[in-house]
Amino acid sequence: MVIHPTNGAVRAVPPATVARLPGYLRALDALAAEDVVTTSSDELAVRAGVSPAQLRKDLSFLGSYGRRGVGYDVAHLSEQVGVALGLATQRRVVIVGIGNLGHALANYSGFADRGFAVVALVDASPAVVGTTVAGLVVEPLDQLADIVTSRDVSIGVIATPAAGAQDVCDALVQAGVAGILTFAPRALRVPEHVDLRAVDVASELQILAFHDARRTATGA
Amino acid sequence: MVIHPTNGAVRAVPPATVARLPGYLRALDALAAEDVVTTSSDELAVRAGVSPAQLRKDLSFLGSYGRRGVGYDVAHLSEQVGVALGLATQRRVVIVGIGNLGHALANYSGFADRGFAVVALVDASPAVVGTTVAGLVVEPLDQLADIVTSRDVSIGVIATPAAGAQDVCDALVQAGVAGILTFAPRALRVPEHVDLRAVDVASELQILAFHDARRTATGA
DNA sequence: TAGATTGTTAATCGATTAACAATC
DNA sequence: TAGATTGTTAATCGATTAACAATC
Repeated sequence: MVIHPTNGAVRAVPPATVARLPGYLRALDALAAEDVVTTSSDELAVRAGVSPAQLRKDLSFLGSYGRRGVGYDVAHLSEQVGVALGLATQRRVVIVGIGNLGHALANYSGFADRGFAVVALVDASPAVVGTTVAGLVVEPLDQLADIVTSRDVSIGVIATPAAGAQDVCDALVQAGVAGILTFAPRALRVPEHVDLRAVDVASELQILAFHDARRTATGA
Repeated sequence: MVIHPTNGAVRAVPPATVARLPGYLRALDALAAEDVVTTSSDELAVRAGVSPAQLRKDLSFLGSYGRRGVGYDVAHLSEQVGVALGLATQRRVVIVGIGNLGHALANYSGFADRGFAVVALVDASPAVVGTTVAGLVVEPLDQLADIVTSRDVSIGVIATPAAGAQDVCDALVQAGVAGILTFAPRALRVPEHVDLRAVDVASELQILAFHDARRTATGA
């Protein structure tokens, strides 16, 4: 049996499992929106696009939230997955780089729905600073440290061109954010205590191209 | 020794390796831009943010493109990785859903630099159809099949809200694309012969939140 | 030759899958 | 009780790491 510390958290959830939890949460919320009260690992797995065995294994790292022979209570499981993901507390986010992508991110309504508040927009260009985007006034880059501290920002999003990304990253780390999500097409360096995730759209397309090349090469 | 089929391709490159190849290509291109002619697995690994052992192991799946005691020729290795990724042929891309994100993607210059041509923009809304974005006139959703066939589109990008995503996905599959990149926050279902990659920005933030929660819970 | 660095092997590690006992 | 479904165990599979022989 797994030992649960008194705060209800469970130790050592594998990274691969953590990466799938948001998908489970989405599927659970979709079920709740359809007024489904109880679900099974089979149903939920189909919705989330994984195997039932993997779903049960993943959930077992969080605790025992199902009932054998019955299934899972949608509302309860959703809450527990949310707790595991640390969504009980709303995280405050700063977006750095208000170009096309930064604009799109600032206007994305999906953040608020899923536990995040964009509390500041920052850009290096004087032409952009002072403009209003998604109800927020864009602030200059040299205010970044102040913003992070005074508004208790824990996550920074980098939507700058590749050239400035590492500097912005360093500034965010210096300012004390816990995690960084970057869209800049460049490998970034962070100290071990800061969590970094990188999304590179062109890289995603290149991975698709690899499989396309396989297909055409083999005549499939 | 690995057997190389006559077309120069190598069989069975592991998925985890494929996913890292674009990063290697980026790092190589950055070196080339700095007029570096020869590199080592140590240098390249640092640039790409992986270990030298992993880099060499990954490259070994593609073939033997280095020289022992010397290192790798930057231009040659870059070319070979590009070939492995199928970038010799330019892929044509259609973007479906021209909201904030679709707009940003349409205007992203990084695609052309990295082997992709956005040849069509499609949207379901009559208010958007007919407008010009990034030099392309937005076309109606019911033209999708025609567009894919007549313009030889092999990759579809879904930037619609979650609600319409599966229908768009089905239409893309029906039209015959080889790969799909989706930004919609919903699990999509594709047949086995179609390659699907999903980017969900809010999920990325939730994964960061998980680690942040660990940190604060343990008082780190 | 001596030094450097690759490509590959073997060992370790982590993730997935399948099967089933526990239990509702 | 009989049927259903979880939570867990054990087996399989794949990915990473470390070490080093090959070789430039």
